[in-house]
Amino acid sequence: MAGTSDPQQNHILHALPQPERDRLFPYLKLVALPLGKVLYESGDTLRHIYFPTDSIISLLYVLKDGASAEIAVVGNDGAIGVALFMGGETTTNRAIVQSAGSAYRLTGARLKREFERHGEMLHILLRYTQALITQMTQTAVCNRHHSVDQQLCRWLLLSLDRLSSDELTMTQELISNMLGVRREGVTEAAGKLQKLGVISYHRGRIKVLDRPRLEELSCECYSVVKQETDRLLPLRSPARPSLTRAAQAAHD
Amino acid sequence: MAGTSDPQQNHILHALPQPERDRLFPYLKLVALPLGKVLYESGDTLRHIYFPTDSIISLLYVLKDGASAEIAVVGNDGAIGVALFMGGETTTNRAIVQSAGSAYRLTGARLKREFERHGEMLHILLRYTQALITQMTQTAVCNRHHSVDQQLCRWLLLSLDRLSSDELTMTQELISNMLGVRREGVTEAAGKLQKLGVISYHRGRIKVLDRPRLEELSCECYSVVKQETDRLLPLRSPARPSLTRAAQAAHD
DNA sequence: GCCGCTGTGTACGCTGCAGTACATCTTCCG
DNA sequence: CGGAAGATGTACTGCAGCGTACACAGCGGC
Repeated sequence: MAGTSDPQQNHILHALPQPERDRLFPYLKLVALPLGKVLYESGDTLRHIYFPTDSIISLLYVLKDGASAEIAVVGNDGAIGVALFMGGETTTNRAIVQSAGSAYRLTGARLKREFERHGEMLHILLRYTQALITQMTQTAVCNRHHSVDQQLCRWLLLSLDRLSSDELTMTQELISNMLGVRREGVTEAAGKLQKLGVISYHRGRIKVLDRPRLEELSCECYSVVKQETDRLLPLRSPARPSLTRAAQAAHD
Repeated sequence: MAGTSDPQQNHILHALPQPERDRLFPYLKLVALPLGKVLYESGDTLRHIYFPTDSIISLLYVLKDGASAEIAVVGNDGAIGVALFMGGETTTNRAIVQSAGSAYRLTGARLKREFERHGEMLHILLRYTQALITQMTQTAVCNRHHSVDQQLCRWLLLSLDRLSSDELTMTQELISNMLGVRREGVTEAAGKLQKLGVISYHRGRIKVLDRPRLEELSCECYSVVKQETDRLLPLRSPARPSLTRAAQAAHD
């Protein structure tokens, strides 16, 4: 389940220049993240920053009465534990493994030491944090204005982008926790998608059959976040020399 | 309307140590912010960072169909334009003046120069950004799970905390834009509060009569954000030696 | 004093989702 | 092979909030 183990599968680690890599990579530790594992709880003092490779982590906010809502999804595009370098040490949310896999982690102390060098790591992490903020704000608006149907589509796309496969393992019960709706609501929404031939699922295995259609049925929130993330963190190597790259050059 | 003009009314500027103040204060420019002024639009390249003194700014997300929702409120406790130092230069939201007043501003270039010195300014702004993130995530959850009644209470408290008075100028129409609900919904919720004797209002002037009661009627979201903000950015000088001060001592 | 604008009150039907309660169907395990 | 646990389907009630429509009340201008 721990999958292959190249730190560079993670976009942030991948974007680091050589000196940073030489400094940091020896301290990276590969950890397996089983489904449902809680990386930290609301209020916990963070010990590590995690860089997922093939796992997906949900940032979940849990209210006092037990109701919950996902505020962001993080995969190999990002990092878990930004509060470490923001200076807060703790956050008000829970990080829980939504799709099993692995991640590289770094101790908080090591990260802060690197951060204080004010190298590329700092800039990349800050840009990533802005992308994360974008995702959070979009979630806020989406929660206010869009239907469960649309949100399910958005959620499936977010997960899909962070997996190499077109199939994900996730019960409707868990999805309902993420979206902060009833399980029955997810059943209905998923049933509609199944009828439309967009997805097929069976006892916790969801297969996406028609991704373009899924994007049509989703609210604008998905594409807004994706575009902004691509702008803030353009992939270096096998990437097309797109507009975002030109924009990046203009800034440096 | 521009009010008094001491940069230190703003908590972030106030928290700066002497060297930073000496460097930056000469470049601060006081600007008057009339009600409804848009500091920046979604996608605009940010030119300045604003430090409100007695004004209140809303970060508003506007969907393609015109629907909107507030994602954060900023007053003298914070700054507008964090994307400048996060590295993105633009954001996907709108900053609009919710309560007239004034703010000090700094050019983006000047801010970035200061930021690159890696002094106290960097750390304070990062901590503030985390507080902002907390507010945004709480908004996301609140939008999902709480009633308009509760949200109105939360919103009034957020505004109240950023004003010196117990009276605010704000039509129900505008409040409805912020909360992302119908104007009629606000009328009803406000009517209930009026009947309970918690507030009184008349044509855009809202006076809070019973603040403790307002806090009771609000959802937990208000106090969670307040506590976290106090933790991340404890006030230094004329503050009462409260719990937050003790918490500060524990961290330093 | 009349008019128009802005802000507020109220009412009515509709819809989406919460809450609740069961009824399958599959998989696992003894 | 039978039973329990887990996952999904369905059905019904109730309500919060939406969309819409309209009435009315303060307030300023001419």
